[in-house]
Amino acid sequence: MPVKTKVTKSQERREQARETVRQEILAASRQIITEEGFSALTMRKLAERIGYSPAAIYLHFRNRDQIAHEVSREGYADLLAALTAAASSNGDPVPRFRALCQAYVRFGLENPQTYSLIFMEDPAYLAAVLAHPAADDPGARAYALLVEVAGALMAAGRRLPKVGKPARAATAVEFAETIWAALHGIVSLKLTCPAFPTSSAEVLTPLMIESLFGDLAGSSAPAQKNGSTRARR
Amino acid sequence: MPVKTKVTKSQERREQARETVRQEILAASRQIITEEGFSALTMRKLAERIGYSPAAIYLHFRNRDQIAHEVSREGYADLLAALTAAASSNGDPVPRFRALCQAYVRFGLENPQTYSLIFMEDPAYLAAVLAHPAADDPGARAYALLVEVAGALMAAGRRLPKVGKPARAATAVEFAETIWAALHGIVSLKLTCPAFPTSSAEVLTPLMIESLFGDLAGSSAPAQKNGSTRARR
DNA sequence: GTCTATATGAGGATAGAC
DNA sequence: GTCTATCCTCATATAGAC
Repeated sequence: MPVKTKVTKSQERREQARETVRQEILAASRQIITEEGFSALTMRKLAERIGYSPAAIYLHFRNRDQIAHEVSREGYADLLAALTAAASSNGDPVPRFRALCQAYVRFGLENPQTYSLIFMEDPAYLAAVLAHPAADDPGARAYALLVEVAGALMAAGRRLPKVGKPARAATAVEFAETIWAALHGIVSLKLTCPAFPTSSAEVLTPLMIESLFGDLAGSSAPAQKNGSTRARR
Repeated sequence: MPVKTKVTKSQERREQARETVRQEILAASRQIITEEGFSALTMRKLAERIGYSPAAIYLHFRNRDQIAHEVSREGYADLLAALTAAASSNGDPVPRFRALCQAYVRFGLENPQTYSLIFMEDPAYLAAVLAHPAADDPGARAYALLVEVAGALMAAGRRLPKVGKPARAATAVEFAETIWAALHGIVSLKLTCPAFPTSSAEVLTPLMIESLFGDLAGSSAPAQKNGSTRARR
């Protein structure tokens, strides 16, 4: 069946070409977003950047949101890489936890447009990525990493305040989400209004980490980065 | 000079009418924003709501941003009222501090569009309000209240981790900004993606408060709301 | 002086020509 | 598969009616 073979080969070629264009679009989108932010990602600008007409983009993506969604996924992958590098650097849970927190804040401040896109723009990205936790999804994996490190810290004997109406011990997930919210607060405030929290992130972050889990240093690790010694009792 | 008197009176009338229209515009804007969010505030919709043409609005406000700015100011005033009510309810710094934190989170969750406008949209609002701290500005006063309560807590003997390269004690401002960032993290995550932090704000908030200042309950106050007793050491 | 009507130019998205 | 032409909505500006 020579005809069929021929058709298949041409289909392959076409598929490859399609994929190339798709990647071009995504690369240009990522560039625009990191340079000028999500709001600067317009179909016209994107089209001009890749040398096509605006309408051509719709042959590869349903709409602007779908592009943003795919770029978000790459953003989560970058975040995961940064967190993984930090969290795997040490076996002891306390410095590992500190490093993870520092890495999170650093990532947000060094990649403001990416961070903003994945955590501060459309809720849909965050929801879609984390609602159905696919094992290979970078967002889900980053979240799992945070919970894992929190769990390790608890397993190493850290205590948390009890929560709930009938008081009960906080879970690793609650622990992880609390610290996540705290770090997100620092990053998002700084990104939204660099001038305002008058204290720098370099001060706020260690203060937040050490305050949140006040007896971290009380057991094993010495003061790590900026010589923050525990002053509590 | 009867003519002059006449002119002055008519000017007064005009001024009054102008102010009325201005207030109508602001009221409609606030309504649109609280109902549908800041992005839904378009000049066309606003004009239709108040029964004027879009262009008429520009006779009263420079642009859309100026309207948002004024609505923001009212939002800060509402926040200040909520915080003041909570913070003045008790003399003891610990429950006063807890009440302030709870009130902050509650305000954010109950007024999502307002909170989003004043803290998550254009940095300009936050910056303008807090950069030149005018004594009568509601935003500046809310911030001052937070710092004051934090200071009262410290004065009552609370200790914080030391910060900085040469370790030094954290200031009341740093204390206040840390807790602010933490609370903002909870609220902004919940508002951006209600589904995601799987733990409810009712769990995260007390957990955050008690974790951040772990020896709060260790001195004076008994477990206040949800019976959260200190489990630390 | 105050408003309406209209223009400009940005944006997302689509239909139909080639 | 790509482009041109087009539609809709938006903020904002101006011209001129009243």
